Amino acid sequence: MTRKRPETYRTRQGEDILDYLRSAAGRHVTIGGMVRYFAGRDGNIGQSTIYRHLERLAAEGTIRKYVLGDGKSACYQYVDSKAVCREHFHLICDRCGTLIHVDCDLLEEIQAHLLLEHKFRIDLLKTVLYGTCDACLSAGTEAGR
Amino acid sequence: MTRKRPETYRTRQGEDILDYLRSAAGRHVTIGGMVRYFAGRDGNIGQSTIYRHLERLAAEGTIRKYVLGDGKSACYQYVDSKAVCREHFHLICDRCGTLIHVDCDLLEEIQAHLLLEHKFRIDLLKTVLYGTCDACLSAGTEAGR
DNA sequence: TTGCGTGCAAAGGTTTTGCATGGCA
DNA sequence: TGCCATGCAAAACCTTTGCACGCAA
Repeated sequence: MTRKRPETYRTRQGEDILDYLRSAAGRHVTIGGMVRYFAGRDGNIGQSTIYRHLERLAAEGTIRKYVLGDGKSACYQYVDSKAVCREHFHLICDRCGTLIHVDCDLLEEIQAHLLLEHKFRIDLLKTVLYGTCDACLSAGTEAGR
Repeated sequence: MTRKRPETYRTRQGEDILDYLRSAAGRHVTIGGMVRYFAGRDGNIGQSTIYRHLERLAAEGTIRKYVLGDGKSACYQYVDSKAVCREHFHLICDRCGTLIHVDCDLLEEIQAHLLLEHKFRIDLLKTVLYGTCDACLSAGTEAGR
């Protein structure tokens, strides 16, 4: 009421991090990768700064946080069109880690079905389906571990 | 195939761990909780033993490992019927943590569809769908997100 | 007796936190 | 100038690993 107080400051580090995430849109990035990326270079960014930014951005919905099956590597991905990504499933190949967006009518059916028949409202932002992607299916026919 | 050589030994620790998991069936337990549970008491069990057992049991399919949304807590839950659990989806309510087994024809369709149309072979042992369960939906508010 | 299982502790890895300084508004 | 943001390092966690001894079969 008194005076406008900025809740967040715009900083070079924040911009750099967002730039990096945007440039990697479509791919997923790990926090460790970003720490390494920003470590040695000119505009060095400390890891705590990166952690703090990613946490904030994920909370805002600007980026999406994925936890891979093993629970070890948290991945983030820039979400350009939040609305769209709310409406489809995400697949992750547990061999190569590729993130696949699947937009498909059948999958919408699932949501409806789960809600109606099983009284469960699925959260597509959190849900990731694990399995093996096309490339890895062809490539590692016998590589199953 | 002679069944002479035992691949695993039956030990007190292994039994205790399995007992604990069975007694907690229906709820999810964290590995940290188990370490603490077995730490001080009589039949003390070292944490590496617990880790090793849970890893094995999860690989066998006797228990299921899943990671909650925040990616911090790996949870395990005893699974009674392995055969069945390979063939259906699992839902986890991100509010109360309840694990729900869903066996449904529509879901089989999905597997087939993903494989045929999207060339993705889903792994039902690893996949968990996140969302909100009936009870929490009724209980109600939109506290999530 | 054989060799897997166990326990302890150390090692590895990831994420969080404390605190003094830097920099945006 | 007021305060949030930053960086560094330490702390806090979580999980894995090495190794010698115990114990099931």
